[in-house]
Amino acid sequence: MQVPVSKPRASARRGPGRPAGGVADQRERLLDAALRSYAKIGIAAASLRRIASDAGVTPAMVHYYFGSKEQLRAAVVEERVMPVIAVLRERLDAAGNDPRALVTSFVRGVHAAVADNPWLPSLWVREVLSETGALRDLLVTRISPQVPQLLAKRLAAAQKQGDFNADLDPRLLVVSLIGLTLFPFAAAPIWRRIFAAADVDNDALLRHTLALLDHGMGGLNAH
Amino acid sequence: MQVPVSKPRASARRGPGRPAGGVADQRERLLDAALRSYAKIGIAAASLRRIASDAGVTPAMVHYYFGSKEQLRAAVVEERVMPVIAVLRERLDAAGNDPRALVTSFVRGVHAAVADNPWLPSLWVREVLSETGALRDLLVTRISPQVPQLLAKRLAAAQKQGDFNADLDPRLLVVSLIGLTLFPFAAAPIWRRIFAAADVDNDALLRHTLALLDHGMGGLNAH
DNA sequence: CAATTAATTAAACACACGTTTAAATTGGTC
DNA sequence: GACCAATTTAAACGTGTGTTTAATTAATTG
Repeated sequence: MQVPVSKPRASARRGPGRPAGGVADQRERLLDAALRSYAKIGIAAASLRRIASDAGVTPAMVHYYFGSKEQLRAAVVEERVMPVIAVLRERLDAAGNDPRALVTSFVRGVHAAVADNPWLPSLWVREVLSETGALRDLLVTRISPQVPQLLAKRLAAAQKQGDFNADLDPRLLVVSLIGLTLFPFAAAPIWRRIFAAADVDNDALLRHTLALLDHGMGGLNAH
Repeated sequence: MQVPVSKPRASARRGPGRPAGGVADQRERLLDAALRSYAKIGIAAASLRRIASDAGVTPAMVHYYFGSKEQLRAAVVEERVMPVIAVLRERLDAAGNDPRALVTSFVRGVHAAVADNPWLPSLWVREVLSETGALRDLLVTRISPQVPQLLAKRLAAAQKQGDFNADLDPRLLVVSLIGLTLFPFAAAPIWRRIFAAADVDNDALLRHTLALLDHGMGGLNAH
C-alpha cells in the first residue's frame, strides 16, 4: 500500500490543492512557456499539455488563468508580441525623413528586436508568413499600420523628391527590406549549415545587408 | 429497410469492392491531393482523411498505395518537388559566369518555377523555413548542393576577380537572393492587401528586384 | 467459366487533443 | 479558530488522428 495523500515533502508528485508558500507568478510562467512552444513548434501544434508541463503545472491551469487555448494566444500576443512592435515603431518615428537613414534605422531596429527576442523570426515565419498562420490577421489589422505602411508612405514621399533610385517601388522596397532582414534570421540555421558559415556573425550580416541596399552588386570594388 | 448492397447506379455512395471501368490513376490523384493539402495547411496538419477525401477515396487507399503518411510525403517529394529543383538547376548551369547574368538567371528561374508551380512558396515557408518543417532536411542534403551552394561558389569566384561589389558576402548574397525572390511570392497575399497593391504584377516585381540588385537605392534617378 | 489477383470500403484500434468537472489544499478574514 | 475564496490536481468527456483488418467487388488469367 502507498500513502494516499499529503506527504509533507515538497515538489515530488503533488496532488491537488493550493500549494504552500505561494509559487512565483504562474500566469507569467505560462505565458513564457507558451511563447517558447509557439516559436519552437507553432501555435497550432503547441498542445496545452506541453505548455503546462513546460511551466510545471497541469493543463487545467491554462483554463483557470486564461479560459481557453485561444485566449492564451491572445494574452501572449498582447503581453509579449505587441511590445516588440511598439519599440520598432518608436525607432522609425525617431529616424528622420532621409530615405537612407530610414532604411538603416529599420534594418538596425530588426537586428535589435531579434537580439532581444530570439523567438521573433520563428514565430513570424510560422504564424504570419504561413498561409494559415494564427497571427496573420494581427499583422494585417494592427501591425501593418504601425510599421510597413508607415515606412512605405515615407519612402514614397522621399522618392517623389528624387532622393533614391526611381526604378524601385517604395511598397516593394518594404517587402525587400523584410526579405533582407527578418528572413535571413529565420533562415540562419539553414545557411550557417549549408555554407559552413559559422564565421558570419550578426555584424557581418548587417554590413552585407546595408551594402546591398546602398549600391546593389554595382558598388565600388577593389578590383 | 434500406437496400444493403450493390446498386447498379454509379458514383453515389459506393461500398467496398473494385470499381467497374477502372478509375483514372488514383496514385497520381492522391499525390496531387496531398500536394494541395501540404501547401494549404502544411504536411503535419494534412490528415490522410482530408487528402483521401480530396482525391475522392478513403484513407485506407493511402495505405494501399503508399504504406504510410511518411511514405506518401516521400513520394510527393520525389515526383513533384525534386523535378522543379532540377529545372532550376539546369537554368543555372546554362547561365554563364558573369555574376549579373547568374543573378538574373536565378531571379527569372524562381519566377518561372513559381508561375508553373503555385504551391512552391507556401510549401517552402512551412516545410523548409519553419524550424520543424518536414522538408528542411531535404533542402540541406539534396537541394542545397544543386542550387544555393553552386550559386555561392560561382559568385565567390566572380567576386575574387572583382566583378561585383566587394562589400557583399557571396554566401549572404545567395540568402539575399532568396529573400528577394521566393519570400515576396510567399508574402504576396499580405503585401498586396496591406498596400492595396493589386496593380503590382509579377513583371513589376521582377523589375523592382533586378533594379535593387543592380544598384540598390543608389541607382540613377530621374530627379 | 473457375480461380486468382487487384482495388476498394467500412469498421475498429489505441492515442493525443482541448475542455470540463469535482475534489483537495492553502491563504486570508472576521 | 471557523469560514470563504483562491489555487491546484486528477479524472473523465467527446473528437480527430494514423493505422490495421476483414469483407467485398471487378478484372485478369488459365
